[in-house]
Amino acid sequence: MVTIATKSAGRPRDEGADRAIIEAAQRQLADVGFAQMSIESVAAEAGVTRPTVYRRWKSKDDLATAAIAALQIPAPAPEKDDTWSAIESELVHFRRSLERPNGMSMIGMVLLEEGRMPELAALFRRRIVEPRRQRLTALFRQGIARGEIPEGADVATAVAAAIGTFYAHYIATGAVPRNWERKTMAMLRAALS
Amino acid sequence: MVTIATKSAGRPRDEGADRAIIEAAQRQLADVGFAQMSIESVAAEAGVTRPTVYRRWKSKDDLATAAIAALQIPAPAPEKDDTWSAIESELVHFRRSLERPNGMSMIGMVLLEEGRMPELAALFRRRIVEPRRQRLTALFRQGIARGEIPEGADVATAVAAAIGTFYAHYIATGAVPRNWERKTMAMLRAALS
DNA sequence: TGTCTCCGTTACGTATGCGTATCGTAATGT
DNA sequence: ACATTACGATACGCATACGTAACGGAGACA
Repeated sequence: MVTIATKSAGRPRDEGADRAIIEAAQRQLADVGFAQMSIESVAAEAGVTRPTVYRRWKSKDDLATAAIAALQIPAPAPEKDDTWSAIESELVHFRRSLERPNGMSMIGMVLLEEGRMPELAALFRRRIVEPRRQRLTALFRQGIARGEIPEGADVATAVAAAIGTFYAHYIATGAVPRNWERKTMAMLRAALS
Repeated sequence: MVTIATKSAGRPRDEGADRAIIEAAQRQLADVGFAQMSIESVAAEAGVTRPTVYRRWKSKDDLATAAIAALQIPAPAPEKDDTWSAIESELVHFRRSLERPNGMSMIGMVLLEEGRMPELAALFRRRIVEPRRQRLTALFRQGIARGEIPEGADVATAVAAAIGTFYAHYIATGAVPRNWERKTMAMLRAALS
């Protein structure tokens, strides 16, 4: 849904409301998922009434899609010289973004609602998951180019293992060990000797 | 919820209905999640009416809990002499159980509904996730005991990596590479040399 | 001032779903 | 046969939520 800024006369849209609504929708998607998210509660959380939401997005699906599309990739890891420490800081960043309350809920929502709203899942993957994968893949390749990682290394599997250990720990126990980054890094180094 | 079989007189419970209801509930939990699951649709799918469901379980929460509790761990991997091939067949089994339609949806449901129904998530972990982790952990330890894996190996991280690569691939792309087991095994062997 | 559009308030109609109740009928044990 | 219990069919009250409509007031521009 594209909100076209009509330059016609009349009272202008409250742009603060736009952001407030989107942010409330993002929170609720992560907290309770798409099914449990209600326009009413989103509007209330944004300090707005229901019709105001419908003036901007024409349905609940539309709002959810806009909320996912507006998800910001908060901060790409700053580049460092050492490939391995760059990978580690990427993992730290990954952990921070997922360890917030309900950080994993959004992923659960995507997995669950995938059958019902495939576009929503695809959008989430494109916006959130893929960029990180790309960054990690680039780092491993850089390591190969610099000779820090052997030539024939399986980069895709290494990337999957790097973030997969987090998923596995969380799914199994609901938490991730404090020294997760270190242990995962150690395993990767051993595998890519 | 424990359905105590009263031996009193009267028409006996249709035990086929019990199973049909539970199975329908399991399917719906995986298909659409707890929030979207309705007693009405479960009853319909089980060829039963709503009151019949409520005669057995006193609420929707109760039914969902029973459905999760009744999830069968289908077949533990048959023991083999070679530790590594035992691990591999465990991975194959893991893949098969999750690659069915909506196989990952149940995990999404748990992640999403964790905040709302912690007992349900805990039950799922205890019944489904933990047993596999235990089996894999035991296999790695067996490998250490037999000298096939070095003494100080980080078993917990290895287990997390073994199944974590599956999660990572699926979350990122909605699918898992055909040769996932081989590549993951190769990485594990390299890491635990 | 006039005209436009947004906003909040309130209300409406519709749909869905939970949990309960009633009633006639079917299936058991005594 | 009789009491007892489960079953299907149907309905009810209640709550939630979607999406729309009508109204008066507020903010902008000409």
